[in-house]
Amino acid sequence: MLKKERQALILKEISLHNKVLLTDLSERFDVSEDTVRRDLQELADAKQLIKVRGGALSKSYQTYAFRGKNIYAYKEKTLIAQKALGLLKDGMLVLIGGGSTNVELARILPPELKVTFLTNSLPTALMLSEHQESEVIFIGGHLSKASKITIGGDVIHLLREIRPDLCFLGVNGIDPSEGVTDSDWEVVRVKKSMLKAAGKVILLTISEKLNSTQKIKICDLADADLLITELDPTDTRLEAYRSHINIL
Amino acid sequence: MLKKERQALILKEISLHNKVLLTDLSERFDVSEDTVRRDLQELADAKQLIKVRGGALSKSYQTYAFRGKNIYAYKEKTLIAQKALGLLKDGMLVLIGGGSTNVELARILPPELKVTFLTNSLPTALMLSEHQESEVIFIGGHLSKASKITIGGDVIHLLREIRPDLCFLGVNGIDPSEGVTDSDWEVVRVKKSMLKAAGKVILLTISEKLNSTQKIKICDLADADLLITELDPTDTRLEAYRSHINIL
DNA sequence: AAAAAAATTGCAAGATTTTGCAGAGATTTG
DNA sequence: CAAATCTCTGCAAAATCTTGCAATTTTTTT
Repeated sequence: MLKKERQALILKEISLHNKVLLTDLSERFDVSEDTVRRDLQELADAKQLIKVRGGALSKSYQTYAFRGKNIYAYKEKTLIAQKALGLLKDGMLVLIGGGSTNVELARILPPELKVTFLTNSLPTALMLSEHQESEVIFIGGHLSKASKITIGGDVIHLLREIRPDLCFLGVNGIDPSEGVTDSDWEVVRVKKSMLKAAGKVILLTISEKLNSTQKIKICDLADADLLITELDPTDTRLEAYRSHINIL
Repeated sequence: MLKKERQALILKEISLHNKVLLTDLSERFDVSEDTVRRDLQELADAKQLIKVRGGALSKSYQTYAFRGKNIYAYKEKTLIAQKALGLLKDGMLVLIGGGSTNVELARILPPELKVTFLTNSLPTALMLSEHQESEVIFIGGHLSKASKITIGGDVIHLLREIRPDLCFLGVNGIDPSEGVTDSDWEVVRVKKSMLKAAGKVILLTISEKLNSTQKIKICDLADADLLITELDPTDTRLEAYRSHINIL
């Protein structure tokens, strides 16, 4: 049995059952546990799974195991959310997407703010629902399990019929020349629709994601109106972006 | 069972119920209580939960402390969910509403089940999204902050256009003569529509809610097809219901 | 096609981690 | 305060990991 073949099967097994055991795999492939261990180590190095004692887990477990680190970036996200707050005025219709930064924004909303929010993200909606004064409308559709947002034709169709004042978009990849990018085709389609619908598009991202590129393009920087990071707008890391987009 | 896997599941459980018990976990994972204790200790050291005598609490527990009662009844709800599971078959279109019993049902779904779920409940949808094989469609609309479900014309309109095989409805008040009742006008409207849409309606409730009545009527017992509680179907407390509806 | 280089694999010895258990100690409950 | 429940500690067995190494296979170079 070839190494690549084994590793492909391991990934398949992981995607199916969310976990694999060293002993199982060793027996199944009829190789030593050391070999499997090395396979898992390689896949873990390639960020394809999480290696743990005795086997490996799907990356989907990371959500829970990784919480500690998320709390690390949490300060930055709060800062971003603080800046974004200033753009909100009573009576607005605001489109807000998924991602932890948007959830953070939803969390720190002033309680007396009277805004109508439109969202397709379950976590964002749940957080928004804590705010008495604001109205929340959820955009229904097919649920994407990884990102916890709705996607598909229904979402896009609805987005064609509204004209929100603002759109808060969390970004996954952003680069001065490549623009805003993401890795999932369906998610990109929805984000494009959100962009198109909104009067003003605000990109939210932590500096860690600057100069990173994903597989699929959403838009150029110039297609959005404002970029918010946790950095000071004059920070040198934002230099290359300044000519394409306003920065807060 | 892998250690990390256990710990991830513990965190998941905590995020859902805000609490875990040592004895429960020990039994569920089939490991000694000492092991679970050590797991909880580690997670507590990592600031991921709050260790207390006999178990652990969510870090956000303080804010939700008043929900203690709901959390308490969670064993009964698991039992109900177990019974409901038997009704699900591959390929079905299933309408599932909000409430902690439905969330519990979503949680214990067998991973290989291939069902298309329709829901208007954020917590239910979030839980369903953990299941690889099942498809989830969220019914968009106005978000009711108290119940975390969507309500209003859009929801009702969509419900008119579908014919699900089953509908799982959590109930708030149920009484042999008064039928099924609820306290919120908009929620009642949506539940009525769900009833009307579905081929077969299954009512889920813990026995605590038997013989209680809320302000607004949803339907008579005879309008639903099956009642599931945590009690044995022959229990005397269900006596008065037996002539109106099938009981599981 | 032969030689050299690189990658893969299994093995063994020793280190480390995990786990259940027993007994002593602490806390809660009625 | 006495019983019940939970916690803590140390310990030993089992499982898992690490490292170095040698045998084998595959790939590259000459």
